[in-house]
Amino acid sequence: MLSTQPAARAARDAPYLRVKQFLKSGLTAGQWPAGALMPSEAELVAQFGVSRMTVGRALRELQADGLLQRVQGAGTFAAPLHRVASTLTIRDLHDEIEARGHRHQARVQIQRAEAAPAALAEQLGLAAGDEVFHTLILHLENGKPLQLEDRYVNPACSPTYLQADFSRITPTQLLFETTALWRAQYAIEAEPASAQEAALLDIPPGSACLVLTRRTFSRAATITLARLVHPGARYLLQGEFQP
Amino acid sequence: MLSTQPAARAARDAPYLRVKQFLKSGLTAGQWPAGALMPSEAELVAQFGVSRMTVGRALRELQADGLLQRVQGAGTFAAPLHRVASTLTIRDLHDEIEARGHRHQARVQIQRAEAAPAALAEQLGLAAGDEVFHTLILHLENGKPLQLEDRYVNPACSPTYLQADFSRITPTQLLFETTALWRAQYAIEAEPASAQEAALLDIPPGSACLVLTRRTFSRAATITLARLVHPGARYLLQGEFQP
DNA sequence: GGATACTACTTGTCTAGACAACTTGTCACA
DNA sequence: TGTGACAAGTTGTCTAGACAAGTAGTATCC
Repeated sequence: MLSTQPAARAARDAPYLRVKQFLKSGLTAGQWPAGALMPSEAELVAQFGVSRMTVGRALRELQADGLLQRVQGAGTFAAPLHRVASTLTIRDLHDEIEARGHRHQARVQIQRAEAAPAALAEQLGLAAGDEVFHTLILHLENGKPLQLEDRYVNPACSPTYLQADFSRITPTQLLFETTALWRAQYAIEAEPASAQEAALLDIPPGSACLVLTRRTFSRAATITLARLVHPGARYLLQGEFQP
Repeated sequence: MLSTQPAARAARDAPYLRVKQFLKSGLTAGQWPAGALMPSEAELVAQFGVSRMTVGRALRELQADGLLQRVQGAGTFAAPLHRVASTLTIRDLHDEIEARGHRHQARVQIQRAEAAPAALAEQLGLAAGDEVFHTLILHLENGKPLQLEDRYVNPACSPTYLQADFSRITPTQLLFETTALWRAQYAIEAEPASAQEAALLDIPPGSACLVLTRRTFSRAATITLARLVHPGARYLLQGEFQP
């Protein structure tokens, strides 16, 4: 119908972006409170003079972002906000330290195969007494202990794990590269430092530590079990959330 | 009653879902290692016998999920996996406790207006000595202290904050309902419990606590500043990540 | 050798129309 | 009063084709 002229236009953005922006700013401004009925696709088509596919894309993406809820046959609604969950990004420690422009060092304390006790074997999906790979690595930022990484790895998932030089590559990176896409579970808690942890991290025994426990799965098996202990006074998980 | 039989569903799924599933399972199986060139849209169109819009939607959604990287003019590539950041969901405490089927109680310790000291005033974007709203609320799960919520609120953003009954509604819920979409920053750390915190949470002074600090902004101003203290032994932030 | 033009291929986006599936309100009928 | 049929409106998805914009390799000219 109309020729899309490349001449100077107030909004040169793609039409679907303009629709998206219109809805987003209205939501931000409180024009549609949580649960309110949003304009229908047909109304937006008429208002913006674009096709339904274009409006649909804008709405679908806002739905994926958690800003809208859509019900077939009923309409599109402003999402109740607590549905927009805050998310915290957990990055690889090496990347994190480098990103701060600091020096990362890793001191390998343990790197060997062990016989798995019953509880550990069960978590890794092995039989008690089976061989597991165990590493205990102290990570330092500019010479100061920042994380104690206690990790058990399922040998079936990464047979060459013990041959790696963990002063040069982190186990996380190694496993990322040698294993396919996976699923992870993790938990964050505060715990007092044990005597061994305190000694390695150079903090008083019993002082508060931030402990991140992570279990990682491939499609079939548990790949690895990691316990990451950080001095509470030195470590901080931070994140930002923006709708 | 509609029949959603889980078996033999692939054939009936929407075409764009079948394309998506095909690519996703190939990535999971390691068929395309990180950085590998994926099939082009034209190849997928030929392979699945669908239109380019359909293939495009599948690819675009996988890109949004962080599984693919696309470069106009060059092609589609399998994303390096560490780009897929783990995310941790932080939910409203009340919802979390209810979801566990437990009883949530809130005991209001402080609920008043105060004159802001300089440091606090600066963080809230006020002048020193300006009035701020302050609440200190102890949250219990089945009668056990689970969280101590120390919160300062900018009166300009929620003038009626002090009139609320916080034994019935959490400040988070109230602010969600009365304020427009916002941005939040937060940090998680481990700290020893202060004497006051220990007394209220019924734990020994100095024991490890999980502390979540959250700052919330509207478009222009800082709305609220919250410090959430949890007994380390009783509280756990959990999450799951799946590509 | 080095710069330039061209070509083939790729992704990015849009249109106009179509049918399916679902929700909700209305109206007639028993 | 209750029930069922129906219609209008909504979202969910797809097609076939079109043009724009970017990348990369090749051929050509100086």
